[in-house]
Amino acid sequence: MEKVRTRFAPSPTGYMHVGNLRSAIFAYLVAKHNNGDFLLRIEDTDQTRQVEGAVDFIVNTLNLCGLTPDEGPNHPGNYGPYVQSERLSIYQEYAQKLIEMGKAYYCFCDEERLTKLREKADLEKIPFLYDGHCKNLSKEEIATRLKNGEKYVIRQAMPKDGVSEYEDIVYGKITVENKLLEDQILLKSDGYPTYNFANVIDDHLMEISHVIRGNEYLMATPKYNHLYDSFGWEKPVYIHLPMVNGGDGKKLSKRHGSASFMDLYDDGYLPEAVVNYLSLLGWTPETTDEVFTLEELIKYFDPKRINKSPAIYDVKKLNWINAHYMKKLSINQLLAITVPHLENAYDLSDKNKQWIEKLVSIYQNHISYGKEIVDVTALFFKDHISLDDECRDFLSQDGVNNLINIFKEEIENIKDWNVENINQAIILAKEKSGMKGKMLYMPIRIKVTGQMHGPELPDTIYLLGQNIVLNRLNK
RNA sequence: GGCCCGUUGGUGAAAUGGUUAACACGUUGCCCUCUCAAGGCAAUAUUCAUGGGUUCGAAACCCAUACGGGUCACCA
Repeated sequence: MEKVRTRFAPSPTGYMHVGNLRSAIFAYLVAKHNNGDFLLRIEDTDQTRQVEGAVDFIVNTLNLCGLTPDEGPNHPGNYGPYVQSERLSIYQEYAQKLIEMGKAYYCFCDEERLTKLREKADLEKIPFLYDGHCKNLSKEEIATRLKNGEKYVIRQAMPKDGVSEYEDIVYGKITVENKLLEDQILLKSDGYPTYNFANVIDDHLMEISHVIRGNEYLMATPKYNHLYDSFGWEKPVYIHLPMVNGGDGKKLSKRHGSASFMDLYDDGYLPEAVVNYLSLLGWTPETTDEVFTLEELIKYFDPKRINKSPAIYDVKKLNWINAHYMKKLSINQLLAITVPHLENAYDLSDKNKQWIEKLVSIYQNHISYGKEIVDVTALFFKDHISLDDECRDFLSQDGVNNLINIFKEEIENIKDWNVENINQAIILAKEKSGMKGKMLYMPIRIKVTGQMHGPELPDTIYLLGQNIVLNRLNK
């Protein structure tokens, strides 16, 4: 069997939507499951949409996710260049071959004529297809118009009768009537190829064996197959992926939560968790497990188990998986994804490393992504705490004032401020006040934190520091 | 509008003709616990968009209808 080679071929827009990332993941998984190669190819054939730094952005995202390409703009291989704008002469050469074979033709139709045709089709409520106006121009006419410097595009000569069929791994047999296939533009008037052309040329030249892409290409694929056939090339295996939608079944957008990988990353989501979650969008493993490392995904991934129906991007489930990964983090890893958010929100200049470590670690299983550390730790950084009615009611119970006074003394008496001594102070307060259980802890917790819930009380008190604790007990 | 694809619980989703329709998220309850989170346990679809048909038997096969999405660019 030939070597399996897949590719991720984004256009450099400077933005990586989770749906795009998912395509990259699936392409990577198919390659690696078969010990194959995964390549990155930049499809920058639209000159009007160039974005500065977009290639680095894509490369960074893939690297962060562990989806390092074997070949690509930053990973030279034997099939380069891997940026389409650097391959222009190749496309021109193959377009010429097509013309010689009668499988493509020059078209001089201008915008104006095309627009008119489109409007007419619109009025008649029939789908617009280019009418082949320039298909049968004589060699002489073409030569003179070319010599006159007229603008032209090159169109693919599509068969008009019969049907085209192909087999897709996830959607099965796809049949499209040939009369519905447009003589699509292969080479634009600016000399750049369209996606429709470059994609086929490159996939063949780069020996891509499996084409993995969104299902918006499902119906266009027969056109690409005709290109392969014209050249006598072997066609790749097609794996079209279901769309990724938001919870309302509509196209994914900002209002469905962070739909861009970098937004998630910036919020302190873990790339491996995101990859894990995205791998489950439209695919289910044979087992009932859902938590997988990249290595496990490589091992278990089977494109035959990809769904046809659209996948729904569900932030709740992402949060669950991310929280699951967060619990297993080492302290240093945890610091790495939380501290930047703390620094951003609070003044940490008077806190030492141990203090921050302790703070972050007691909240490790309270948060599902890094940025959540900010809200949850607010009580350590604000000067005033305000009590709600429930807290006030609790404090108004008999014996509470006595308990607080006793506890305050015990806190005052602590010489060496550590968790063990704080624990000891609580125990002494318990003995001296006669309060226990909830009536012991809760009044202290409320006085000190202003809340009826939170992590272990001694840890919390330790982190607040002796002065603040005494201050709050005095109020 | 033409063409293509889809439709299983609050959500994702398994099961590709044969006992009580997996599993997970969420939700609710219980346990643990000062509390919250985590963790453990339990509950949560007389039913697979609707209507016909095929079959001894259908969520699964066929046909129609409805709804949702995709596609019809010198964008990818």
